Amino acid sequence: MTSRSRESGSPNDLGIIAPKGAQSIQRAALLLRAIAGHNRSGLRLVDLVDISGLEIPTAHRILKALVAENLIKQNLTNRRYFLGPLMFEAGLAATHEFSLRDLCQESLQRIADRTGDTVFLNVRRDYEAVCIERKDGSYPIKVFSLNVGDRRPLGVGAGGMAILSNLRESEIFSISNHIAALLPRYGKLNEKLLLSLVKRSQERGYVLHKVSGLGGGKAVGYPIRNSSGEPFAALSIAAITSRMGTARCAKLVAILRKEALNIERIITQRDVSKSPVLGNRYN
Amino acid sequence: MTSRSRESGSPNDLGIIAPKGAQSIQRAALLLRAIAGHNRSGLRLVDLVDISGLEIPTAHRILKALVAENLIKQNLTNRRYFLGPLMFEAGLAATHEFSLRDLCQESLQRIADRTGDTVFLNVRRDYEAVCIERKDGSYPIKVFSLNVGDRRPLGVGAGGMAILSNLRESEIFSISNHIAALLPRYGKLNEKLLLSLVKRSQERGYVLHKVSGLGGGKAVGYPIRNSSGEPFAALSIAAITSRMGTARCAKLVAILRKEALNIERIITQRDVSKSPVLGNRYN
DNA sequence: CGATTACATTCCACTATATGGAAACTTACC
DNA sequence: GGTAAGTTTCCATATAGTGGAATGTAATCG
Repeated sequence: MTSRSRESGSPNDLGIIAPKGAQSIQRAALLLRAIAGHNRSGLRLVDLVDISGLEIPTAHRILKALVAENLIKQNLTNRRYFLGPLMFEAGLAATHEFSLRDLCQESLQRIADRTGDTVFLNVRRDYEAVCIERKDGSYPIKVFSLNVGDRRPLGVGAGGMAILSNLRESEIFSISNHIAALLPRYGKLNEKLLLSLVKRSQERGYVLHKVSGLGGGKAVGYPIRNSSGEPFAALSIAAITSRMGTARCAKLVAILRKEALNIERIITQRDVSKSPVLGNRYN
Repeated sequence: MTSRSRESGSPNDLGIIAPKGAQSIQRAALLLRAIAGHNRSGLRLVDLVDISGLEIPTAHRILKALVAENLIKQNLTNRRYFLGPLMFEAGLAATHEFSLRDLCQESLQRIADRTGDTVFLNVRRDYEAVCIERKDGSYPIKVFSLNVGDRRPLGVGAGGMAILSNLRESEIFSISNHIAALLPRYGKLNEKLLLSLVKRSQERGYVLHKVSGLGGGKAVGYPIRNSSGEPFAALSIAAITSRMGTARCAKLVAILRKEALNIERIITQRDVSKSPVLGNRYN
């Protein structure tokens, strides 16, 4: 339907240049990201067609190629696609370069211990927020709204909203415009509603979201900024609504803020001490 | 095994079908694997051209596309390519599916503790052996011939040779033929020499290899078999030559054999108890 | 249980996309 | 400052990728 806006070689609003002569790689990566973002349930061909906007035969052919390369695999009983062994192995190879997750371990554990609820560490990746770590507390009713590796458009979850709502106005519009088409997949979300949630979060100074999906659940989110002040990641806590009264929320936010600042301090120190080997250090 | 192979792409003999209409994805994956296999040093464009056999502009264009998709990144001071953040994040998402590494932790630790040397866990992936875990012992002179994530043609290292030399004759020839062109990159290896090393390993019942590269070092390797008896992974130990006399090697092999059997037992148990959700369970 | 629907896969004619030779550009190295 | 090694861009060409349509297959229903 909506033909992909692919001006050859022209930069889009986030400085991400779509190169010419790489259509199929772009498409393959699109499918790969979609699968990576739903890897515990896997995705069917139709799902991937829906998400990607590709034609059925095109998606199918690319998926077949990705399977042949071990980048994904297909469960032959339910036809669903999952990440493949090569992805796992390459992930191991890449681990040492991406240290944010490691650096946050103690913070996350402290939060989980202190609150009893489930904590998430999200990082921004272009228009998405990726969950890269989760720790659950001791409270017996868990709200596992996200699995490690899950990807959602920025602003959909509490963590993503914490990032989005702390960006520059112009970037917020650019992003919300970019992800608009995907929002209806999440609750009855749309661009207008998203922007109003952004505004509310900005006024409040933190994020308080209903957890989309079944049952009652709420989540609070707080951003983590890099040395330039840009929010590039976020902490969030999810719990059942009954544990998310106004007073307790304030307490949770205070804990998140404290640990976020803590992480920012650690990162800044390392940034200074460590030679800048590669472009962006923590993502 | 109906292989309907057109002239494009080489029809290979391992049942891995090269799909039609996916040339560029195949090539992208080739580059991705190469980078994943050398991710601590990174690779330059020329290296990748050399390894892949692609034309320079073709490789360059594909790499640019992969960078744009966050699958790889380029260090702009030395132009080298490394795995990108998406690869790391997807690796996290995939982790829960690939449990071999976890299952082997105790075994590897025991070996490292008992020997004081460096232990490696390798798994077979088509024509390559991938190092998915490493544990170093207490002995102060370390032989880190491999980093986690490194990939080499089957048979090049002790682990890979332990796998290769335990495969069916026909498969050995098929593989050695396939990787022949890549062998000169590793010491002064070639197909003939490789096959003679296979024979020697088969006669000995285990692998004893010189570690290619600088300085003196040797490694012993032993295969891990799945419930069908196929060697799909391997354990190996590397140390300086002076620690690799005949007597000690025999001792090391005994330790490896014991732990390999141990791992095989664990895997078989899980294979039985666990429902076969996805195709191949441990890789 | 045969009909209907949802989803997956294959076919193939067409053309937009990827290709690679050549050349320009940008460092690195005497 | 001149040569070489490596990187990046250009562009005419044909080949690899595309997608509409048809076929195959597995669930769902009346």
